[in-house]
Amino acid sequence: MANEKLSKEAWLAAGFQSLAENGPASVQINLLAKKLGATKGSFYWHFKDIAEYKSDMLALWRTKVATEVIDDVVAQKTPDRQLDALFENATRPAPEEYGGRKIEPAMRAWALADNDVGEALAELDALRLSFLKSLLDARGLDGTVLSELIYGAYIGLDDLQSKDRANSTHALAALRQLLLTTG
Amino acid sequence: MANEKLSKEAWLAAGFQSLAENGPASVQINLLAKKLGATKGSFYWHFKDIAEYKSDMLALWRTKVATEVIDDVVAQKTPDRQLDALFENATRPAPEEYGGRKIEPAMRAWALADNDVGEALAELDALRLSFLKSLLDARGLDGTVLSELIYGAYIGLDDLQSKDRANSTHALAALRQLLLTTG
DNA sequence: GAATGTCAATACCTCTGGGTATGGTGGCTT
DNA sequence: AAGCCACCATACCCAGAGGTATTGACATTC
Repeated sequence: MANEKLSKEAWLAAGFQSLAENGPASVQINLLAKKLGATKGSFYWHFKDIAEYKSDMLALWRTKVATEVIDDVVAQKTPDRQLDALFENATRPAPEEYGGRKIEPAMRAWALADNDVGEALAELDALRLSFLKSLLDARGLDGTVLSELIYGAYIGLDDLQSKDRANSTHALAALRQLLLTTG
Repeated sequence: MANEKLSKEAWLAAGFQSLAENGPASVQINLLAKKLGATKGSFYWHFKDIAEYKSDMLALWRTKVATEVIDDVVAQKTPDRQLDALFENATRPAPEEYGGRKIEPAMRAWALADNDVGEALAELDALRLSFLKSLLDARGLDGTVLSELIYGAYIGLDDLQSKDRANSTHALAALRQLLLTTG
C-alpha cells in the first residue's frame, strides 16, 4: 500500500472516508497521514493549512454531490421522468471514495460545528426543496408540504440506512409508487 | 448571572445546549465553565472526568427523551389514540434546557464519534420503529415499509426544522391526516 | 466559635493536534 | 552528470483541552 505519490485528491478522499465513518472530529492531519501511510510533510505540501483543506473538501462535495445529481435529473425531458430520475438517484449507491451514502449525514453533523458547511447545506436544501416542489406541483400535487415531507424522508432514511437500520430503497420506492399512481 | 451554586443538572443542561447549538466537539469543560460563569474547579467536583460527564449526559437523555415519550404514548388506550399521541409528541416543542428539538440531530452527529451514543441511538431507533410498525399494522397498513418511511421523515424533518428550513408541524400533520383517513 | 463538609477558584502539569523549518530522495531536464 | 524541482520525512515549537493538587469561601453542626 503506497509508495506512490499522493495527490491532492487522495488526501481529500481519505478525509471524506474518515468524515463519513467517524465524524468531523476525526478529520485530523495525523490520522489521515497514518491512514495513507504518509506524514504531515505531504499534507502541508498540498495544502496551506487545515482550513484550506476543509474548504477544499466542502468545495469538492458541492460540485460532486450537489450539482451533479441535479444536472442528471434536469437532463430528463418530462417532469414525470425527472421525478423518476430523482428517486433513482436517491437510492443509487454513492461513490465509495467520497464516503458513500454515509457522507450526507456526516456533512449535516459537520454543519453543526462549521458555519460554512451549514451555509452550503442550507443552499443545497433550498435548491432541492424548491426543485422537488416544482416537480410535484407539475403533477398537480400540493408541493409545498409534500416536498418537505419527502425530502425529510430522504434525509432521515439516509441517516438510518447509513447505520443499516432501514432500507431506504424499499421505502422510497414505495413512496415513488404512491406518487406516480396518485398524481 | 449566577453567584448561585451549580448543580450537576446545571452542568449537564449547559452541555446539552452546547451540543445542540455547536455540535459534540463544543462540549468542552472550559467552554461550559465560561458559559456558566464558573471554572473547572466546579466541574471536577461534580464529575470524575469528562468521560463520566458524557456518560451522564447520555444516560439522562435516554431516560428523559427516549422512554418518556414512549410511556406517554403507551398510556393511551386504543392504537388510534396512540398514533395520535405519537404525532402530537413529534410536533410538540421540546424542553429547551435539553437543547430543544435540535438535540436529536445533534445526538445523531455525536453518535458518529462515540460508540456508546451510537448504540443508545440504535436501541432507540429499533424501539421506535417496531412500535410504530405495530401501530400501523393495527390499522391494517403495511407497517414494515411505512414505518421506515414515516420514521425517516420524522428524523429528516427534525433536522430541517432545527435549521429553520422546514415546518415539520405542517408536514407531519398532513401525514397524520393521510394515515387516519386511509387506514 | 471551632470543626467539618460542600463547593469552587487558582496554579500547574501533560498530552495531543496544528503548524514550521529544514533536510532528503527520486525523476527530469540540459 | 549536474542541477533543479516536485514531493515528502523528520524534528521541532506552540496553543489548547483534559486532569490534579492545593487553597479558599461559606454554611452547617456540635
